[in-house]
Amino acid sequence: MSQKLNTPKGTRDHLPMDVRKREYIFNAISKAFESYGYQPIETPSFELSSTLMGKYGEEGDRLIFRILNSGDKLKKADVEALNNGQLAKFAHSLSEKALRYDLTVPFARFVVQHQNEISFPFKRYQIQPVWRADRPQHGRYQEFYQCDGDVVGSDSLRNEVELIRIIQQVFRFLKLPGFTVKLNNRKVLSGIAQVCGIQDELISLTVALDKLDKIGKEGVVNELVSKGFNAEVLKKIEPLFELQGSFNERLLQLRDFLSGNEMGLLGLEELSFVHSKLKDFIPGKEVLELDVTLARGLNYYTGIIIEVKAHEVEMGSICGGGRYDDLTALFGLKGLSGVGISFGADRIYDVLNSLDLFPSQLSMGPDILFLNFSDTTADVSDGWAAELRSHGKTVEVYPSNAKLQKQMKYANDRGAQWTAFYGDEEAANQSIVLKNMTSGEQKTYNVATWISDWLG
RNA sequence: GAGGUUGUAGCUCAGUUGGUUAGAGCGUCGGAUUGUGGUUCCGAAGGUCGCGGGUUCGAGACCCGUCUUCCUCCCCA
Repeated sequence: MSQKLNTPKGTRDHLPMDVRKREYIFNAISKAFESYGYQPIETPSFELSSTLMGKYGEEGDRLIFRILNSGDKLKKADVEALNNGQLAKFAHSLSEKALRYDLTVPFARFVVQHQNEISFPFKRYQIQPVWRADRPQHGRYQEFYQCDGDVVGSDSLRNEVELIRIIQQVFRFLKLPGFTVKLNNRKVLSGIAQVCGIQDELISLTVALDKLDKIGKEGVVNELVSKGFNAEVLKKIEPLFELQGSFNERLLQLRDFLSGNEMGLLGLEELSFVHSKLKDFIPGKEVLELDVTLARGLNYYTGIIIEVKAHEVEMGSICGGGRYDDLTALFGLKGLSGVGISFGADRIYDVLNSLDLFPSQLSMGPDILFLNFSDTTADVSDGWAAELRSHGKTVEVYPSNAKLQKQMKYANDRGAQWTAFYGDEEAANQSIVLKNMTSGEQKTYNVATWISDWLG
């Protein structure tokens, strides 16, 4: 090796076992979506910059990977803007395309573009990688898979309920020891801001509140003070830190807090409805929690917002989503409400790995490996292999007449369940030897009947 | 975007205040064993010390830059 090799920052290779594990997760998610009638779609890895920019807030825009123009298009670079220090304008002139940052915005574009080819309410799911120019950290990558499901064209809260049931189904299937679905509502957050008379600082407030479980009440207060919130406002929001008890008890406390505020109370009604439809959560294991500090950064959410955390492991949220009323309006189609969730496959992978929840069968190699003793016997093995494959078995024939020791080691490393010995000796007396690689036991069969005997 | 941290064999890591030819374990390959793996024994191969520059008689070690790793912010899946 003449050079130190590495994948780019924040990306990873996936060995066969990793891919199997990830497929296991994808399968759980797509099965759940399919069972509720969601249909799969795909969109391109990259979009026009104009489609993505400005949809995720300033912070999000900064994290979008841009694709450099090539060839003659590069000549259109706005050097004047560069000289004037207008870096954003200069960057824009260099790049007309960008890697997708999530699957929701491209989906909104998709819906508007194909509105005459799909029928509403449209339910789709999509499993594809997304890219963010973020600094890598625990559970954060620059390339990762999102598994999204959205419903557009229906403002019924039954969609929210359905999506939470899908979350439940996925994590039950994956045998998570427990998870908490946190719910909040942007309308409630807006109501809180209105009650406090700080509508314009809504985002500062929610960003600070969002950190409550991390930096505590004191930390939040400090941050709010440094953001310029006065003592009167701080006093007003005080009760929000003290919310306690069950979902319904918290609802009651918030009703007090928001009394008289139409927007906020509507938000609470919505949360109450969703909660009332989800009665089969297993206590302690599957928790539905009302959390006013849940904000979620994406600023296109307008209604209920959802975030899921796994129990018994330190990891950021493994699924998130919410309702967005105007996303397609950004692309010229008004009056189409949508709601969606996004599973973070790579984080779920990390969770399952650290809790050792992947089924052991995933690591199994071929059911049977035919050892290779000569071209003529390998040809016969090929025939048997084809027959076994038609019975649904995974079969390999070792490609060359290597030393037996080497072939056995390969079988062992691959996790082969059985090895088959068919060489000149066996050919001479019309037999074949099957060896169980776990127990080490060997058994001799008659070539005429061995397949049905062994399958039997 | 801010601050810190890391990089030596395929992998995990030693490497003394700067001083000859950079080491170990695991893995790989070969042999003990010419038709039997996962245990054992013997042997071998494998390194531009992340990359570029600098200081020095001399740099894996010190300095600067850069890329990368992991972490704390910011933000998020």
